[in-house]
Parts: sequence; structure tokens; C-alpha cells
Amino acid sequence: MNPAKERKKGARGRPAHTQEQIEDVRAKIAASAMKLFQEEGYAGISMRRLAQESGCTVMTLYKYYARKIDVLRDLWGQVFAELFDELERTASRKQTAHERLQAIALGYVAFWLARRDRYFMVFMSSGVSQSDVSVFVQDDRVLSRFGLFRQTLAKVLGGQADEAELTLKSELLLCALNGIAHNLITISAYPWPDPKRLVQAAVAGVIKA
Amino acid sequence: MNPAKERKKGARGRPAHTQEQIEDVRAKIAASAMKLFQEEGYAGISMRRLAQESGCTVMTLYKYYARKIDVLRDLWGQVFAELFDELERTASRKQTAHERLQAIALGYVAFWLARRDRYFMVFMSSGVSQSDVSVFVQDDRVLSRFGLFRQTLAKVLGGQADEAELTLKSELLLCALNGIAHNLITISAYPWPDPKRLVQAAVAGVIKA
DNA sequence: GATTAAAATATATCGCGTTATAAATAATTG
DNA sequence: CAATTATTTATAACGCGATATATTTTAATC
Repeated sequence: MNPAKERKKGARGRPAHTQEQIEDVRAKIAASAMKLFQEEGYAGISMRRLAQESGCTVMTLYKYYARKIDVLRDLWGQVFAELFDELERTASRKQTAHERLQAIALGYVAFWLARRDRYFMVFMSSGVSQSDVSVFVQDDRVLSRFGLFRQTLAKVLGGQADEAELTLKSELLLCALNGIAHNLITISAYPWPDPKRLVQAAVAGVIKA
Repeated sequence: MNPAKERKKGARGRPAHTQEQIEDVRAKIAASAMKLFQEEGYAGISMRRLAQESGCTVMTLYKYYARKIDVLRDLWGQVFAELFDELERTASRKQTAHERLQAIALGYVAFWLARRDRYFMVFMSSGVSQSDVSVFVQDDRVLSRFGLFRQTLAKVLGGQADEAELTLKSELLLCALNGIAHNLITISAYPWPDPKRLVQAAVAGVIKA
């Protein structure tokens, strides 16, 4: 209700930006940020630099984003959208539910392994306090897309599992996949096996056990 | 070879600190840091403040640690030592291999969930660049202790798995456990189930599949 | 005590995220 | 046009991590 303050008719002075205009400015800043953060890392880009490359001043940045981390958070949604768009395309090319589950599980881990810079951008962003991180995927548009895993797993299990068991197993699978990506990326010194074998074993673990 | 530069006999001037002396100073700084980082978080403590509480100047800190993050890294080893000491104590109280595996898996996740501040300190430390993180558990003294999982799993599987399969499964289990802790801590807004159920399902996945 | 070399300090500087404040600019209405 | 109001800019400031440089203190030998 009353999402954007209505401008009273006959009001004087410069009108406030509409929601659309605000999002246009944000999108422009975010585009610069995505480019810069990927090239030189989140911590490597200063607000002064981002302002310069965005063609505005630091104070304008702070008008559209309360803190630097909020710029980053704006990019997370884009990254997850890209990821799940890719996974759904991948899944649509497979015939059986089992193949689809394997494909998206592999695709999920492969996505992050191929985009370590973005993984760090999303999961390990520097200068992040505990409270910042706990809301890192609070956005419903992001969270809801993880339902792809639950739905695909449901098809594979058929009637073998009730709702509760299905929920548990799909969440376990997600934890395992995130854990595989997390460990392989952050503990890179360790001689990990082929990620495909880990993912296949993880999938086997939830559909057979 | 020639680990510490030998002081030439008859040398003039104040002798350089021995390795032992250096480690004593580091230990003193690290003690202050562990206390302060836990109380107010890594990002919340400045080098100026750490120097003050350690009874030295900022420049002295930088003599013993090249960067602030290196102080933190020094604490990681202590945290893992505490974790695995606890896990081994837990395991020793159980009779069967299966019980031990369950216990250490549960204990591993429970340890981090009960020490979220330390989890962030170890796995999500702020101001960390990609290269910093890739060596975060490179320390052999830390890495070797993860062997506990492999050995315990070997007992459970008995002769059912060859070396390669045992390696794969123990690494998958570790990925899953880290993933469970990681997700439950960082995506705290999501209504996760009881971590015990996730861990039990993860263990079941590697011993039955 | 004099000499020497290392440890430790003192001080200044840099760019950083962030905030505050005042001024300039732009877009509207009368 | 003037008046009004929001956006944007300009500038300074704060504590931060980090670095550089010069000085003082300390612990050893002669």
C-alpha cells in the first residue's frame, strides 16, 4: 500500500525520482560495480573509484546504497539468476528425472568452480560482518529458485519419500553441493578428486540411502 | 638447512631474537588477539587497538605479522586443535565404529554452530582476498587432523571399500559437513531442519550408498 | 664505559569507508 | 521570470590498515 509517495498535484519544486528512475541509476552503478569487482575484487575497488567509473560522486553512491556492501548484494541476485537460468536450460535438455538431477547438481558445482571470482564475491566478500552475511540470500527471488533441486529430486524419488524426507534430502544435497564448491575453492591446496565424482557420490547418497 | 641464522661468535651488538623468542612475542600478541577478536570481531579490532592491548606499538605488530590477516591466521591453528581434541575425546567414549563416526560428524557441525563467531573468524574473515583464503588450512598440522574422519569411516566400511572409494567418501563427508555448517550459519534466514538430522542423513549417504 | 646492531618507538603519510555540511545544479509550478 | 524542492556536487573530517623514516632503547661484545 502506497508504495511510492504520490506527488501532490500542484506541488512545487523538482519532483523526486520515481522508483523506476531510482532503479535506473542503481542499475547503472551496479553495471560498473560488476565489471570492477570481477576485475579487481570487491576489496580492491574503493567507493571513490566506483564513483569515478560510474560518473558520479561518492555522495551520490551513498544516496543509492547505504553502504558499499549493499552494492555487492545487488549483484548477488544477478549471479544467482544467471546460475539458475543455466541450470534450468541444462535440465530441460535431459530426458529422465535422474539425468536432470545429475545434470543440475553437476552444473551447480561447475558453475562456481568456473567462476571463482564470483564465488568469492558472493560467499566470501571481504569487509563483511556477521550480520551482513546472514542475510546474503535472504532475497526471496533468490531463495525460491533453489526449489528446482527439491522438485527434481521429488521426481527421482517418486512416491518413495514423504514430504518431510524429501525436504531433508534436498536440503542435504544443497549443503553437500555448496560444501563441495566451498572446499574445492577455499582449500585449493588440498589434492581434491575430480569434482564430478564427488557430486555423483553426493547424488547417489541422497537417492539410495 | 640453516633454519635460524647462526650468530657469529664474537659478534657485536644486540643479538637478533631466536625463533623461540619470536614465537613468544607472537604468542603474546595472539593471546590478546584471540580475546579481542572473539569479543568484538575481527573487523571490529584495529591494529592500533591490538597494539595498545598487547602493550606495544603498531610498528611492532607489523614486525611480527606482515598484515592484520596474518594475526588471524595464527589463531586458526588453535581453533582446529581445540575442535579435533574435542572430537577425539568424543570418539573415545563410543564403542562401535559406527557410533564414533556419527559422533564426530555431529560433533564437527555442532562445534561450528556453537561457535559461529569462530566460524566467521576462520571461514569468512573479512578483508580476505582470494589468495589469503586458499591457504587458510594449508598448515599440515591442521590438515592432517582431518584424517580422523577417514580412519573412522574405514572402520565402519570394513573391507567393503578400496582405498580410492574410501578417500572419495571421506572427502565427500567432509564437504557435506562443512556445507551443512556453512549453510546453516550463513543462510540463517532459511528455516533449516535440525542439524542432527542433516548430519545423520549425510553419514547414512556415505556408508550405505 | 664505549661500541655495535637489533628491537622498539614516535611520527607522518597514504588511500580507504563513511559521515557531515554547505553549496551548486536541475526540474518542476506559479 | 521567480520560487521551490530534490538531486548532485564539493569539501572536510574521522578512524581505519598499511608503509616509510628517523629516533630511542636494549642487549650484547670489546
